[in-house]
Amino acid sequence: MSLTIFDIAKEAGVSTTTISRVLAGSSKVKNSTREKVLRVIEKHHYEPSEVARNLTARKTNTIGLIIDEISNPFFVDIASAVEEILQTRNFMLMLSSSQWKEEREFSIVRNMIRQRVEGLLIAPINPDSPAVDFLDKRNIPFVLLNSYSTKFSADCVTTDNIAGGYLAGSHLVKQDIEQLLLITGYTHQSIDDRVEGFYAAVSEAKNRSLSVSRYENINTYKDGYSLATILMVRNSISTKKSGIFVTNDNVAMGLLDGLLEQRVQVPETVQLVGYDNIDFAARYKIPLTTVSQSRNEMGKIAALELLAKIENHGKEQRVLKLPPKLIIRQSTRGENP
Amino acid sequence: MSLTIFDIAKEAGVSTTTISRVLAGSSKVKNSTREKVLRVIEKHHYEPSEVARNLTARKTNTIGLIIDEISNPFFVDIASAVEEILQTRNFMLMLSSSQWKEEREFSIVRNMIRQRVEGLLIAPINPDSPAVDFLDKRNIPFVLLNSYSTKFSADCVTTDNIAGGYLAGSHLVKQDIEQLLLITGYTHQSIDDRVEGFYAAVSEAKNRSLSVSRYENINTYKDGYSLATILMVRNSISTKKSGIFVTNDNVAMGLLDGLLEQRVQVPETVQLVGYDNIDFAARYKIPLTTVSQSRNEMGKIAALELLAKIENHGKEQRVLKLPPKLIIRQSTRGENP
DNA sequence: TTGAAAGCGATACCAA
DNA sequence: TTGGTATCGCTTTCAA
Repeated sequence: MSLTIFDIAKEAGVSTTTISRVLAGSSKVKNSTREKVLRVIEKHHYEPSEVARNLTARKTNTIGLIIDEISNPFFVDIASAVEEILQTRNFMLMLSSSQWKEEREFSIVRNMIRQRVEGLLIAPINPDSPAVDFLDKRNIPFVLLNSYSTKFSADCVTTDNIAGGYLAGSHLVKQDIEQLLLITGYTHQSIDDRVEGFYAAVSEAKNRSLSVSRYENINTYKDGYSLATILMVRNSISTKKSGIFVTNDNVAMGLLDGLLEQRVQVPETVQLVGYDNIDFAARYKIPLTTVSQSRNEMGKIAALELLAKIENHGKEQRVLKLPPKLIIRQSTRGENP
Repeated sequence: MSLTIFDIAKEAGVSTTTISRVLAGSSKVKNSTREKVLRVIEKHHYEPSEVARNLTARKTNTIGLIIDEISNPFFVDIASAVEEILQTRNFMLMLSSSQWKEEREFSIVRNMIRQRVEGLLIAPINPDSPAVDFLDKRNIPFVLLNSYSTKFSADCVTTDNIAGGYLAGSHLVKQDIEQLLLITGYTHQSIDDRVEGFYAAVSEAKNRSLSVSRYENINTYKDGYSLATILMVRNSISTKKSGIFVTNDNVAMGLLDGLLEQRVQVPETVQLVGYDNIDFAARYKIPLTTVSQSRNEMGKIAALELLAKIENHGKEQRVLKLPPKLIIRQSTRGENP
């Protein structure tokens, strides 16, 4: 295996303490000694073991990031921002994905605790999942991403999804439409909040009474695509002016493609609002009106928050809900404010 | 801090050895003892330190993944596949990005070696970068992603980019065109290979002599977009039938949008081939003909390869260049074979 | 300016 | 079936 500090000490004819001092850049080493030691170190490309160091120091300079799936575009921006911050602070990043399975999420958390990560950034499947409960029980600093807990006093950084749903809803009710449709996917706190905000906007539009039909469990691009024909039959959307809120851009694009395929006029007959403002939303066939979250900022803030908690143990709880923004494009007819 | 095996031993009234045995699931522990120990462990939510374990075991069950940038879509599929494999083998993933800076890449490699990762998956900025040289000097198992070394005997998993460029080139020369354009971005081995393959296809088309104009350093969607007007002036692409190979889908989409903006007919006048087959290529305004790489498979194979090297030290070198595939869509006029 | 020895939190070997 | 002790590779006193 690789050399140890002991080997280097022997070859340099000094004690391990001296090697350690040189490694630490201590000034209390005679110059000639230091140079002799450095020569030996370089000769063998010796790199000290952080494993051993971590054991002595009782810290690892590592944090864990747990997300649902790596291919979730949401994750990419978060992770990117997080990693950028960590590099400036000399922290390492341990990454794992829960694949939407609570047992897996839980086991990852336990694993990371065993690895003695100094803190955890987690986008939980559910803010009351056993994993979060476990973290809460232990004294590990952690920050929730894209969720907030009503049960634990957990720090979190997320978007104000109620406000986001409200933005989508109030934009649509202002349009010239006869009915509203709400399309949702996987159950998740963030989605529930969007729905809540959406309904709040609808019920505030007192001047008119609009029906809302909801379709649940529409999760993928393909699901969205297939939904188009169903909506034509069940909601006559090819003739009845409709406003549709899809709680996820990817699905919204599927629905949009389905609608275009069926020659439904967008935005003349159907107006569509998505959620996320993913990269391609702006350049899609019909650019998509959507609600934008600043994911990069979320990642940055969460990472900084976590590092602050790690350093400064007594930090109070912070719940941060960043304001979303409505981006009006050609899939609806409103003007950008 | 958290409890140690010693604390548990004391409270359970046994030795640390016994705790260790219970932890390891050893059968050589009396049932009543085991239960007593487990009770104490659960009571305190004790989790053994992998840091200490790693020190004794001289292995960390961790591998490192180094990529250029996390927001590179290429990375997402790779990382996703890698992580999936690692979970089945109980390995942890340490992730870091080089941001296209060789010094940063080098320092990440050193850091990961200090962390004693058992192996490294690296998409090097350059296969002859100091980082790869360093890895080669040491006895760390590593696998190159999206690159291959001509200098070291390094394992690698990549696409056969020469073949990919050739596919694009030979598809274009078969079309009814009067000139060829080649658009490239950042310098990278994989790009050079695509260019080489492209030119090989052109020179093989002996029956006709087609000029090739090359534009370099076109890196982003925006660069591609702006290039459209330049090509109109310098290469009369609005009237002269042209075949364009862009070595990257994202840039190709920029160029496509620029062309459409200028009312250039695609594919009637200009035919466009991209590279990567990113998700949106199939659903773009004009679906993009492109060369597809199986990134998911690359990640899987590379991870398995690395794990094999870790376990079975004497493994011989393997250079794997996966075959790319031409996906013909509406941005060119050819038929799908 | 240097070194000896204890300790970090586990495991492994050898005895009992 | 259990426990004592050395050990992993480093840092940190404390003395010299």
